[in-house]
Amino acid sequence: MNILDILKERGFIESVTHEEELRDYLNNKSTCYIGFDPTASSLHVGSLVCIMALTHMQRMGHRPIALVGGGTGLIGDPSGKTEMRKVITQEQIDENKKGIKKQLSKFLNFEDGNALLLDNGDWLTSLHYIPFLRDIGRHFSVNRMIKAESYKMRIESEEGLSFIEFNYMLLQAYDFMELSQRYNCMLQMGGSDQWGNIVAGIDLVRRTQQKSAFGITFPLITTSSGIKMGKTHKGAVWLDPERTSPYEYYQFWINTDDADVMRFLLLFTFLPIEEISKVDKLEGSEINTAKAILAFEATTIAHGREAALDSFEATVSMFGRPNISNTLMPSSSIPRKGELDELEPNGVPSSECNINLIQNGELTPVELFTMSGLVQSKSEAKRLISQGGAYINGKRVDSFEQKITSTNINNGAILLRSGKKKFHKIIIVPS
RNA sequence: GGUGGGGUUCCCGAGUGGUCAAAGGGAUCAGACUGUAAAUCUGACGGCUGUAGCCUUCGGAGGUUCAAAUCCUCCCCCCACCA
Repeated sequence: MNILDILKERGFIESVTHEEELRDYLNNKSTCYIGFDPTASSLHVGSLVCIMALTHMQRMGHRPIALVGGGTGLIGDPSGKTEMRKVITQEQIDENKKGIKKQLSKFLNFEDGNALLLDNGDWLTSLHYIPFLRDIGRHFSVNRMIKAESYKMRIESEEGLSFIEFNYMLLQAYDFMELSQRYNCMLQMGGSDQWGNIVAGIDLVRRTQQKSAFGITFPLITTSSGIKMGKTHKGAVWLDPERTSPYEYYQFWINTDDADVMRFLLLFTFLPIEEISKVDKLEGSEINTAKAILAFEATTIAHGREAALDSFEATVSMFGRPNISNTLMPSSSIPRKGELDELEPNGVPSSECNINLIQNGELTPVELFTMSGLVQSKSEAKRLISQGGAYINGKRVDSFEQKITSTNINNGAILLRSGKKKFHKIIIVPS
């Protein structure tokens, strides 16, 4: 089966250039690349479509290249953005590159050259201006560039477009040219905002080398409510377990809108399409079992099976066990009926508290909730309590005054809950 | 370089001397209804607190005034037009 069909069926494709030629190219073992911005030390769920696409490529025997933009990161891509990006330093980029490499290794196997991780800083930072203008710049028409959709927003905006950003397209096109020469990489993929940059690269490769190059763009994934994928109240959902714990990551997926479940299963798991299509038949609350599978699979892919099981157990202990039928997506290894009955809920967010504070009976619920980090300030804690959203061991807190005492300790811990779905365990430690 | 318009609480955006912790909307949080869903309705939404108050915030630094986001001076940044 051609990888192009797989990506199509799973909903990865927004648009493709030269489809028939590209299909031929992909009939043989081939090379493709996607660029990643080193603007943060971690990738987030917003980049997951790109990562999954590269992973699919590798699973089908192709060679994916993840290109970290160590050079272009110094410029900042204006495509589709309403504001100019803050300039970041070389040190920050180096730091961020490390984190990105680490995370991509979870998804791609970089051994034996089966996938490559490159940095365009290797060739961009040593470019010389005059030769670059003469050899590369000559191929670009400003008339055409200013009409590009990706620049449009900025050209029409009040802030405008700086010259440095206007150059971004040339640099990304140059990357493609370099990769086509060095690695015979003739396919660039990316988010739909990358269309302009990708097409520019294709043109440059064709002009300078008289070779065919191709492009694929992915749709911008939004939730049914129209929000860009991967954003929550707390900001981005990161792939770095230090920033977004596996439990939070699992929770993010389990909170998927009903309307998005099938689409996300196709995009963000490797479960077979035929199995996923059965989700359509689920009704009402049954769909929550599909969400559990989505969360379990996505967490396994990003953080490994151990972490996924921990998150599963923690979730079951807080929210109850989903009744997942054996026939629903049998390829998933999520624990089903009769499996994993003994729970060890290690994944619940927790912190420690010295027993002295409790025994002296000095802590109020307000202080306890503030300590836990469930609320940002004492005012917020009070607000939460007076609105009836604070719970200790499952019981609603209805007074500011009541002190926390050792009677509140259950199995060496106090379980706090804010609202319906945010839990935090305070583990009592001896002095 | 000149002229004009701007920089307001997470975001958009009103406010042009006291009634301003600052309209309205969005986002967010909580409650009700539910299925850890969506939609809807209700409430909250700078911080501290003895809940009577106190403190910090309207690009930055000074000043006028009993009183400033609002007036004055200088500075920084953005935009438009002109050169």
